[in-house]
Amino acid sequence: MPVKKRAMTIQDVAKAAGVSVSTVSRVLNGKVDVARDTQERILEVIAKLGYTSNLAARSMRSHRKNLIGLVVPDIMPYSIEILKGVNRAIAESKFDLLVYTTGDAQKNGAVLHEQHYVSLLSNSVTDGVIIVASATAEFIADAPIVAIDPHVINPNYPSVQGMNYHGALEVMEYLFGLGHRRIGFVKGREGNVSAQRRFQGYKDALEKAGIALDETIIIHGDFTQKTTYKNAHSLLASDNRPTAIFAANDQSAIGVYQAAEELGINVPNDLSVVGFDNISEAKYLGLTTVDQFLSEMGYIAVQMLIKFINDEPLDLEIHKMQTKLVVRTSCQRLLQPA
Amino acid sequence: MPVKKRAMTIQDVAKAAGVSVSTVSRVLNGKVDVARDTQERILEVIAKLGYTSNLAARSMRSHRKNLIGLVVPDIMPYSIEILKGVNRAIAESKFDLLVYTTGDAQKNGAVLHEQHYVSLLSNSVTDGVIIVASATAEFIADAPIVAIDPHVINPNYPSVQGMNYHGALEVMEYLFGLGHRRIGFVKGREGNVSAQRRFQGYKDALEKAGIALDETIIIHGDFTQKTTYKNAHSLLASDNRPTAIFAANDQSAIGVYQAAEELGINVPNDLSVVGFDNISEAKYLGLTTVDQFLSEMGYIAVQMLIKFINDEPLDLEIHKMQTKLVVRTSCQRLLQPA
DNA sequence: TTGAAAGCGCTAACAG
DNA sequence: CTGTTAGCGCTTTCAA
Repeated sequence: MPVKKRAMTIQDVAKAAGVSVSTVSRVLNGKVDVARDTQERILEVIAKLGYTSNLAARSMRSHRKNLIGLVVPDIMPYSIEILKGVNRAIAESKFDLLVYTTGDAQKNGAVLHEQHYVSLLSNSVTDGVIIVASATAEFIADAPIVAIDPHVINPNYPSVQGMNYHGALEVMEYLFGLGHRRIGFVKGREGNVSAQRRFQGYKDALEKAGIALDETIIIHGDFTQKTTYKNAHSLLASDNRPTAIFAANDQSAIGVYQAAEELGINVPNDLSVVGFDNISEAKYLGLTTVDQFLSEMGYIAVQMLIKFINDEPLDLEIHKMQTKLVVRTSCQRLLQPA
Repeated sequence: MPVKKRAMTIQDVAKAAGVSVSTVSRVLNGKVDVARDTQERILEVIAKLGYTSNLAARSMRSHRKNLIGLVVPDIMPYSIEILKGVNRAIAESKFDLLVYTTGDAQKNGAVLHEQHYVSLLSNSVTDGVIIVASATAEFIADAPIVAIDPHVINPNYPSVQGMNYHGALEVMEYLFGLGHRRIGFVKGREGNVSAQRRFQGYKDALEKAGIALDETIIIHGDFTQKTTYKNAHSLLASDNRPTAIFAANDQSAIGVYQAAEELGINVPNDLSVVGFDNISEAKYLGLTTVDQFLSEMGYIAVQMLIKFINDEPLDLEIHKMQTKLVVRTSCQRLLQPA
C-alpha cells in the first residue's frame, strides 16, 4: 500500500516552531532579516518534519522557480536524443528540468494541444519552456520559449534548427567526390519541413553538378523503415538502379538496406546507402549516417533559454554552436560505385 | 526575442464572455449544469483568447490532475530505458507525464533531496509519483508512490524490482548447461542492492552445482566499463583464466571484452562473456546480455500507480507481469568452453 | 525582527 | 442555471 500521509503545510511548521507563517516563509526563501536562533529553530523543525513546500502554491506567488520546462510529443528515439543534450545542460545549470509529455502525439487529437501544454508549464510552474518539433506557429506564454527543430518557422520566438539543407549538400558532394553520378533519394514525410529541406539540398546539389533530376530514382517515404522497404523494391530490382541512395533519414536508410539485402544486393559493395540522422541501429548495420546532433540542439536550446530567462544577451559562443555544431557528416563507410 | 505576453486568467475570460468566473470554471471542468448557449459562448471566448488554465492554481484547489510524476536522477541510458516503458503506459492511459530531474544525481548534494522532489510533485501537481532507483527508504507524500528498482526495499510502499537474483541463477545454469565449470564474475558497484543480488545468484548457483567459490576469478568492478577493463587484464592474461565470465552489468561485460580483445583472446570463441542488463552497445559487440526489461518495469510501475490512484485493486495480470516479465535471459551467443 | 493580512488563479460549496 | 464567497498554501507588503 502506498504511503498516503497528509502533506505538511507551512502552517504546520509555523505552529511547531512557534512562529508565524511569514517568518517560516522568510527562512524558506533565505531572506536575511531573521534572527539567528529563530532561523535555526525553524530549520530544525523543517528537517524534523520533512517539510517540503508546495510547488503549486509557491509557483503561484513567486516568479522565479528555477525550473525549465520541456514539452515533447513522446519519449521516442528522436526526443530521447534531444533529452540527452537537454539533460547535460541542465546538469550544468542551477535549473531543474520538468519534462511534459502525453506519451503519444496523437493521444488527444494532436497538434491543437501544444499551445495548451506550453501555457500549462510556462504560465505557472516553470521559468521558461523548450518545445520540440512543434507544428504550432504562435505561442502565448508568460515565460520565454525556445523551439527545437520546429516544423514551421516563426520569427517571433527563437529556435534551434538542424542544418538539413547544408547537410544534404554535403552528403551529395561527398558522393560526387566518390564518383557517384546516379544517386537516388528517399523522401521524408510529406509536409515535414526538415524533409523538404533535405530534398531541396539533394536537388540543388544535382543541379550544381549539372545532373538532371531523375524522378524515376526518387522513392517516396515517410521516415519509416516499413514504407521505404516497401517502396524501394521495384527500383532496386530494376536495371534502373542507382549506384547510391540518399535517404531522408536513418529509418529510411534501413528500409533500403533491408530491401537490398532481400534482393541479394550487397550494401555497401553494390550499393551505397546514406541516411540522415543517427539515432537508430543504422550505424550498426554498416550504413552511413549524417549526424544532426540532436542532442547538441537540446544542449544549445537550454543555454539559449537560460540566457533569455536571465535577460542576458545571447553571446557569440552560443551563436557559433548554433550554426556550426549541429550537423556533421561522417561518410567513412561509403565506397566508390561498383 | 521570446514571446512574453501576459498570461490570461479565468477572470479575463469571464469578463470577455460576460459571465462569472465560476461559470467559466464549470465549463472548463465539463460540468453539465451550464446552459447550452452560455457554454458555447464561453468556449468561443476561450478559443479566441487562447486561454489555458494555470496549472499551479488548478492543482491547488482540485484533487484530480490527470498527471503522473516521475522522478529520475538523470536522463541516462538506464533511466531512458525505463522512460520508454513509462511513456508507453502513459500513451495508453488518460494521464499525462511530468518527468522531474536535476540532470545529475550529484548536483545538489545527492540523495537527501529525493524526498524533496517527490513531495514537490506529489503534494502539488501530480496524482502520484514513480521514483527511479531511489536510495531513500521513507517518503512522505500526499499521493501514491511506486518505486522502480529501489536500492533499498521498504515495505511501506510498492516497488517494481528487477529479478536480479533469479536472472543470475538462470545465466549460471545456462553456462553450466554448456559445460562451463570455471566461471568468473565481475562484481558491480559496492553497496548496490542489485549488484549484491546478482552476486548472490552467482554464488548460490555455484554452490548448488557443487563448485567451490574461487575468489581468484572474481573481478572487482563498479558497473563501469573502464574499471572492469583495468581490473580484468591480469586475470585474463594468467593461466588461471576461466572459460566464461559473468559480468554484473553490460558495461562491465564490455570492459571484459575490451581487455580480452587487447590480449588477443577471442570472444566468444576463446571466452564466453555474459553481462546483466541490455542497454548499451554490448549487443552489437556480440556479447550476450541478460535483459532485465527496464522498460517493462517502467510500464508496470505506471499501471500499478494508476491502480492506486483510482483506488482499484492490483489485478492478477499486473502481478503476473511483475513477477514474470521482468527478466529474460537470451543466451544464444554463448559457446561451449573451448 | 516579527506578525497580520492581502491576494496569486482557481474550484467548490452555497445561495439564489 | 448562474453568481457570490470562501479558501487551497504560499509570498509579500505593511505595521508593529
